[in-house]
Amino acid sequence: MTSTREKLALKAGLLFQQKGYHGVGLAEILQAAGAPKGSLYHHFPNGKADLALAAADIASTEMLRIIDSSFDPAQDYANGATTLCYKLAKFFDIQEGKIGCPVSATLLEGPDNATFQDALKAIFGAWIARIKDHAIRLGRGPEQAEKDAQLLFLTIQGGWTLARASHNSDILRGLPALVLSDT
Amino acid sequence: MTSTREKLALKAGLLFQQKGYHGVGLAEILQAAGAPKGSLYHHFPNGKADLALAAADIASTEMLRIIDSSFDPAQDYANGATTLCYKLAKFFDIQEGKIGCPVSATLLEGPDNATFQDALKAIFGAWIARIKDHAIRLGRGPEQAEKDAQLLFLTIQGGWTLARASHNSDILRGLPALVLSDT
Amino acid sequence: MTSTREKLALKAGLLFQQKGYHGVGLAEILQAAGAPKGSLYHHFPNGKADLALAAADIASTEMLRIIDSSFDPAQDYANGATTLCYKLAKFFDIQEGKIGCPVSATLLEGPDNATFQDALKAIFGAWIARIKDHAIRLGRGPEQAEKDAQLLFLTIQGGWTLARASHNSDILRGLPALVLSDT
Amino acid sequence: MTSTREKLALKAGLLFQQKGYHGVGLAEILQAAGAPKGSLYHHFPNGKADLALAAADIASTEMLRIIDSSFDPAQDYANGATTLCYKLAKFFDIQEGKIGCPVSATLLEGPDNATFQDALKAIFGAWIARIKDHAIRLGRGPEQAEKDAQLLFLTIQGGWTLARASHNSDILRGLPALVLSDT
DNA sequence: AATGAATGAGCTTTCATTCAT
DNA sequence: AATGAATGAAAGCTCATTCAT
Repeated sequence: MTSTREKLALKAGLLFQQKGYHGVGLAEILQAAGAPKGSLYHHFPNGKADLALAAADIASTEMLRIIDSSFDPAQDYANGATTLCYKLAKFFDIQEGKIGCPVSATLLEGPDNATFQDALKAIFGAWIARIKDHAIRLGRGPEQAEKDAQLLFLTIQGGWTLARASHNSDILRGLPALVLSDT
Repeated sequence: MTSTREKLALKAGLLFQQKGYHGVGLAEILQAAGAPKGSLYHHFPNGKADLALAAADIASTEMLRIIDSSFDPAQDYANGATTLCYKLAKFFDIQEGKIGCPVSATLLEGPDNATFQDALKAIFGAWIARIKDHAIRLGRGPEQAEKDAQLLFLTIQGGWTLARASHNSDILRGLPALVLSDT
Repeated sequence: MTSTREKLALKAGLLFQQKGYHGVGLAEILQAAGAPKGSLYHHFPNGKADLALAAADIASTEMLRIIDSSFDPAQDYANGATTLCYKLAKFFDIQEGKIGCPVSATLLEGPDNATFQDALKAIFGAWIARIKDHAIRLGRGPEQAEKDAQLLFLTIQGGWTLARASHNSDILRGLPALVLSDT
Repeated sequence: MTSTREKLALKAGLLFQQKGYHGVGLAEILQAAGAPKGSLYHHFPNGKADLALAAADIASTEMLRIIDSSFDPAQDYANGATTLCYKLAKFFDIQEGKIGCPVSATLLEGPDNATFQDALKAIFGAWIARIKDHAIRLGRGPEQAEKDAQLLFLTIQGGWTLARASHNSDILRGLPALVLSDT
């Protein structure tokens, strides 16, 4: 059972990811979620902004889950990073090449206010920290792990952009070869 | 002397870069350019879309110029890449941390049509090709140059995103250390 | 009590009848109905087109009512047709000679799409059928009734046009003499 | 050789006939005529209104020519009227059922000013007078000829409307049977 | 708790026209 | 005589939001 609230946040998240915060109207979200017109402000009193924050939160949690599920069974960092990139490529393909970073599209594209900025910074920080944790656990030194995590995050972000621009998920699958060439 | 047409495209480009295609209204662009309402569709018959394509074209040309001016005087690839990242960081600071990739914000955020997709793909391809050319000229082997160029492009794209999210241009300045650590 | 929706359709209908579909702006309709700008698309999701279809429907129903109220008390076909023409002439005078066929002005003048075409054909067919029914009831043979109805319809349509062009409602009052001269 | 002025009036006339005065923009006319943007106000100083009056004048002259060419070789009134209706039906088919009275669509649909009204009244009067002249020449008495002409005019007007509404030019071909049944 | 109605500011675009050359 | 540039008003429509129930 998914509540109306949850359904709204999920559909909104996907649409934001595809078209960016300003590229999606509430009417489209309501219709996609099959939710009645008046119900949005019941669940999200601050309207579109609340919806975006909720969607970004869900997307961030999901991303952390994907990171964990990629690195947890890995035997070394390279292996985990590769699995992660392949998983992201698969999601990309499922959405037919129309998606990029769910959080950038939702918060970075949104209105330029402190709430969004803070949430955005915190989420990206959490992703990098999580990757770093796994790197350390898998034997990388603390300094190297920090660099590993940053580099992987940056190339994934850039990879999402380039993959979308070229309609080609292999960009994402090629990231490990680019990043791990020397290890 | 800047013509009305050029002024419109320039101002539109900057605003798109800051707020994304759907985050900027034509009224805002017209006002910023000091142009009367009716003149837009004289110069850009297809309206906002034409304006975005023109703005992206200008931004792309400018980016190629920055790449050239960074690598032309460089003695090796690492030196050129570092100069490029520092230049981009400086532009970022001038715009008070509110800008990312001018082309992504304009075309990738825009309407999902073939014209935009094709222009986007071509522009990114040209940037990567230009970096690769410089890498080869500066002594990298063809294969290595291709990887160098892709990696630099991807990290710059990711760097723009993270720099904006964290309001910190040092992300961009730190890219060379991340990318060139092993060479 | 007239709802906002009904008021909008009624006022729109009158304005379309006077100026034609493309000759009337939504602002004018909204103002005439005393309705706020945003409410139109709540009641008529497809905007002006929906409004026109609703207005044409109302006008058609009203026309059928006028036909009935003209023929119901009539003792023969000629008498009913004469009453009908005089009633239409009276409406014409009330509107100061500025109106013609409410449905032609609304649907035939409107955008060239299938929905409008179908509605238009159906409405005109219903008018002719209704006149034919009365003709049969009043003793005309089936074939003659069909011709009677068609001829009356055609001359009323032409009469509206000529009456408007010459600012003279007597055109309409003269139709029976033209059509029934031989019977 | 057709001058730009003539080409403009002709194309404008056809477009008005199809979509009504307010349903056609100057840009569309200019494009259809292949005329440069600035040339319209050179040939028609009063703009769209001048263009409409010129187009209506041409259409009226053409209509008088069609009336003459239908009645001139006719042996009796019925024969001439039938030829006229068939000719109009043929024009209707050539334009794929998208046209009605060229003058109604241009002047009656246009702005509600005295110039248009006067021109409209004069043109329709001339058409009826011309039909009447032929009727007299072909042996109808003066009073009967007046009625004949009015009735034919009215049914043609109504016929144009119904033919357009039902996408069926046979409406026009059936007019003589309706009008001449008793003579 | 939940929702259809209502709202006015804003959107992109097209309009008929005027102007400078 | 002829025309591309320029113009502001108005077009139809969508927006995120508030309200009454």
